[in-house]
Parts: sequence; structure tokens; C-alpha cells
Amino acid sequence: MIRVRFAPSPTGYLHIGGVRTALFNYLYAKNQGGAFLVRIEDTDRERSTLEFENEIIEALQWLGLQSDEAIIRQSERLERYREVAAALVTQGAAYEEIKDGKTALRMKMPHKKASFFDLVHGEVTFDTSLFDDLVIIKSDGFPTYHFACVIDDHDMQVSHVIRGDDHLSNTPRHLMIYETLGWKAPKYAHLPLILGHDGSPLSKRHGAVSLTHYRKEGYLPGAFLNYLALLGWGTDGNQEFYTLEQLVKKFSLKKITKSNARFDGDKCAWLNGQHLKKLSDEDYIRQMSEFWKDEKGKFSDVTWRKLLLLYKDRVKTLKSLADEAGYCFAPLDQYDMAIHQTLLSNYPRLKEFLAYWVEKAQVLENFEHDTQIEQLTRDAAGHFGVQAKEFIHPLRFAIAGKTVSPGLFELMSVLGKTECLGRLRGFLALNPQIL
RNA sequence: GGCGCUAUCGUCUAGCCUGAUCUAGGACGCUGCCCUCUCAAGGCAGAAACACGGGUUUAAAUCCCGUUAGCGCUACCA
Repeated sequence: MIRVRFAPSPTGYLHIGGVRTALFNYLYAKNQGGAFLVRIEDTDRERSTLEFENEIIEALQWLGLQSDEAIIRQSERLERYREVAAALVTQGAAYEEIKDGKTALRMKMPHKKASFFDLVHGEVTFDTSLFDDLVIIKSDGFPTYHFACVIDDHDMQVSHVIRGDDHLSNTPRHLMIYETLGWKAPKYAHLPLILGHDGSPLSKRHGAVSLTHYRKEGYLPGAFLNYLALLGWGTDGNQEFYTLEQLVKKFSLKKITKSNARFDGDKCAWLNGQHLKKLSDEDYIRQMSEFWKDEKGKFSDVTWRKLLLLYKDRVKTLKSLADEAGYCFAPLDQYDMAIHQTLLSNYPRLKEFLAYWVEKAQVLENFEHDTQIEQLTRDAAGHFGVQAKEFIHPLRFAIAGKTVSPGLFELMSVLGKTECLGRLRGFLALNPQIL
């Protein structure tokens, strides 16, 4: 039975590297029909908090990477660690060290060439005579990471330890603990690390390192996981878009890369856009509506739906809807005069056109049919003997305050007759000396 | 410093194990074109890499050695 675990330490928010480690553990477990477990390593009493722990567990839930068994906390297993440590002292493999009146326990480090076969790196050898005797119980009575980790993995019957490369050099130490305890060590797979865009270790300096950030930006869990899977893992084919289920099916430790990878925000955003696009209209609308609860209330269900669909191919994150469609949510308070001027020089008869258009459009009962508005606009252009775009571009600017938007007529039908004519009249009333 | 890991386009990667099929494939980003009411989306095209130096071999991105660089460990942090 394959059993793996993700063992975060609640000394901070779940970060990108942690998510990737959790993901690969999950993928391997599910691919092999095994179990994925979660263990909270809260042996650092100074830095561990319940708040971080809850946040991490909640984040894993959001990602869909749930533990198959009850979550284990190291702080609840102190008895066990002390018991094993005491046995080691009794057998003479560990000893007390008193410093500043505080007592800690150290395990004698066996001196030998320690080799193990890493599932990612292959054969790795260390000379353990270079290591100090390992502190196993700190003077505060808590076990050190190394000691607790080994005992838990053994007690939880973990078959494969899949963790970051930063633990590669720790592995021989762990192996020596297993050896003096007379326990069988699990198999190891050390994952390459995720670095910042500049190739340096991921840190706050890089800005977005916590998963929370990506949640708030409106990333889909599946898309984020998909991107992370692509870092340090490749397939023979050219497929890059994967759902979690597809990743589970295709995952293999053999395809894990040996070298560190840099996090590329652009590609991550692109993939999220791809996932958004692949969502069914219903799912997309549900996600957006949940994210934009407040804005939703400003529109009828039918209009809201129409609005969202207009931007489905244009948004990369749920949050970016605001960048694309901000003008739908709030009235325009001002226009960019530079663009205004450019438009004016391109279309000198702009005011005349718009006034004519308003005159024609106000006769329409409503703006519900974009084909109707389009026909009206093209007729108007024909009336002046100019191309339709000479009407469309100024109209777009007056309506959206931007030179970029989805199809103008669809946009107008979403905004509605009253709002559109209101904006146009406001625009025409602006800067009479320029117009 | 010591020990360990790693090294293909700017970035993520395929190829490396089992040398010849690699004038090195895909993706993001970038540039151009098409579509077109603008922008996106989509389609097409393009620029862009085997870190360096030795060696083995008829033949090396692929195997070996060294150099360099990056990263990790070297805590009573995990």
C-alpha cells in the first residue's frame, strides 16, 4: 500500500512551494491507489500558531487536496517522542547534554557512508562522519524536526517521502535515525525547488508567494494546480492543459525534473485564462457571480449573464473582470482627454455623428437587440457616406471611456438604452469648445 | 569553507537512461500577418537554446572528467 504525506509547519501561510509538494504527494498517492495524509509539524513552539494551521487546512480543502485520514499534530504526540528517545538513552545510543542549565538529548551519529536511491535523483551518497550528533529532544521537551519526522513517518506507515530538495541533505541524518532505531526507512523522492522569476529562492521579496494571494486574485484551484504541476514535471506529449483528474491519471515520479524551476506569473495567468475558457457557461457564471457578489446585484439575471459571457474569453482571472468591464459597474466620471483629442482629429465630424446617432437611437424602444443597434449605426454611417467605424470608435469611447471593449453593440445591449444615451449626452455636453 | 544536488530558447519543458531518426520539438512571453468596429480569443508565420573546456567514439545535447554558475544542507527552524 502506497502511503504518502504532506507535512506543513504552521509557521506561516501555505506558500507556492508547499502547494506543489502537497500536489505531487497527492498525485502520486491517487495515481497508485494509495493514501494521501496530512501531518501538522508544530514542534516549533515559538512560531507555530493555530491560525496558520487552520488557514493551511482550509487552503488544502479549497485546492481539493484532502487528507484521506485524520490530520495528525506532532504537538499531540510528545509522549511518543519522549518514549522513543528514552529507549535510545537506555540503549546508549543517545545522551543528555546540559547547556545553561537546560537539558537536551542528542543521538550519537553513526559514522559511515550513507547511500540511498532517490526516486528523482538516483543514487546519492553522504559521509555521515561529517555530521554532528543530532539533537533529538530540545531543552523545551519538544522533539526536533528530524526526530519527530522519522517517528511519525514510521508510525503512520508512510511508504514514500516526497518532499522538497531542501531536505536531500537531511535524508542521511534521517536514515541514521532509522538505523539506530532498527526501523525500515521509506523510499524517498526529492522535488526540485520553485524559485522566483529572477532565479533566487522564493521569498516575500517576490511578492506573491502565498496561495492566499492567488485565491484573492481569482485563480481557479484546478488551474493553479495545473500550472504548478508543469513546474518540475514534464510529459513526452505536448499537452499542457490538465484537470486534476487527468494529472492523477498521467502522473509519474519518473517524469519529475531534477533542476529547480522559476515561477512564471505570465504563464500561470495564461493557464488560468485557459481553464476559465474551458469552463461551461454555467460554471463560469457561477464562479464569477460568487466572486463579484456585489456587482451582480446591479443587474438583472439575464443582463448579468450576458455581461459575463461578453468577457469570458478576455479575462485571465476572476478578479480581472474589473479591469475589463469596470465601466459597466460604475458611471463614467471623466474621459481621457488625450484619447479624446486623437479621436477628434481622426473623426472631425464626431460631434455631428454622435448627435445624429442619439437622435435616431432614442426612437428605439430598447437596446435589447444588438443587431438592431448595429443596423441603426450602419444606416447612420451610410447616411453620412462614411465607414461604420467612424461611428463605432467614437461611440465606444463615449460609452466605455476606453478604446478597447467587447463588440460595441453587444456592450450597448448589456448597458441598456437609458445608460447608453445618458453617457452619450454626458459626453456631448463635455468641453463644448473642443466639440 | 565543507558536503550534496543541478545545468537545453528570456521562462517552463521534450529529447539524455537504451549515442546516429536533433539543420534540437512544444508552451508562455515577444514580433509580424490573417480575422475584424477596437481589444481579446482563434488561426498562421518568425526571432530565440544544447553553460564552458577536455576526453571516449566512425558519430555526443545524449557517456566520462574537470571548470564555472545556481541552489540546498552544514540550528535545541522546519
